[in-house]
Amino acid sequence: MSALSIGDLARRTGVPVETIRYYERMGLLPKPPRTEGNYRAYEATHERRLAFVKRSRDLGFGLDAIRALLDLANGADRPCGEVDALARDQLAEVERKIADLTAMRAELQDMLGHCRNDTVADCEIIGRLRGK
Amino acid sequence: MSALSIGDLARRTGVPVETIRYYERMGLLPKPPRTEGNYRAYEATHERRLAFVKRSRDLGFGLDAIRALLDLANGADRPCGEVDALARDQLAEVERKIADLTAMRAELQDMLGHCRNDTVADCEIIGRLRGK
DNA sequence: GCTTGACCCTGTAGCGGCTACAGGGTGCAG
DNA sequence: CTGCACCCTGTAGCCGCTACAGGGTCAAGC
Repeated sequence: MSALSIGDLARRTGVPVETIRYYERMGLLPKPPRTEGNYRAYEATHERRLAFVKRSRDLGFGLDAIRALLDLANGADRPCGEVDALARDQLAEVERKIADLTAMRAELQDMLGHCRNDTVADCEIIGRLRGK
Repeated sequence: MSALSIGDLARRTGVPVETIRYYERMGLLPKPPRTEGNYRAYEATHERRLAFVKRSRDLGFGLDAIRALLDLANGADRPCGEVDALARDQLAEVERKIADLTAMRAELQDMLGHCRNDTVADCEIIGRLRGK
């Protein structure tokens, strides 16, 4: 029915216009038909696909992984082991990052906890950055 | 005493050669004197400064913040309020990232927990990516 | 019918923080 | 004196956008 302009699609999905065009260039979204005036004219299928991409991005999947997920999502009767593997990889990656950041947080909190609001010369934070 | 080559410095600090040169270009490390053969010749001061940069990077500080920290670290009698503020900003940033990643982890774990190793058509993971 | 202003188009360059060449020079051991 | 490890500069690529510049389109209001 209703053809959506790229701006409409951006408003509906929360994905910026520039990013939508970027996803198209990267092959995540099909090239949509154009109006007479050469405007992109999207349909509901495009909106669903973009929403899929957005949700995947929100979970931290990279664009390569998303391309793979999109391909897998279109082969309905194949087993979902590959999907599972991609999700598991992504979970592992997220957990690794959380571990790194948690260590950073602990160190930063500890530094700040020891700060006596002194001069730089006896600053605990600077002292630790200089070499524990 | 001993002048270090860039490779020596890399081995001692764990910072790759290319990254050391990059830090120099970015103004985080002073341009070291050169040997006759135009090799960089580092001293202990350079090693300390690079170690400072590395520890800051390990805590997630950006290069701009590190430049500021290095400047502050050289003004020994000034109060360390600015240092404190930079560390607090960095802590806030780290906490924001942890929160984002923790939400991602929960969603990924939940998806994976519901996976029945079925076909893609009834795959919970794909289903949720399609739109909860 | 004409202007204004919001929207759209393409193409290119920039961000951060590296990393990876290419194409050369240096220095030391065998 | 030859080989090899190391060093040099300069440039391009990575990811996922984001921000232009320089133009075209379209609908509303006068």
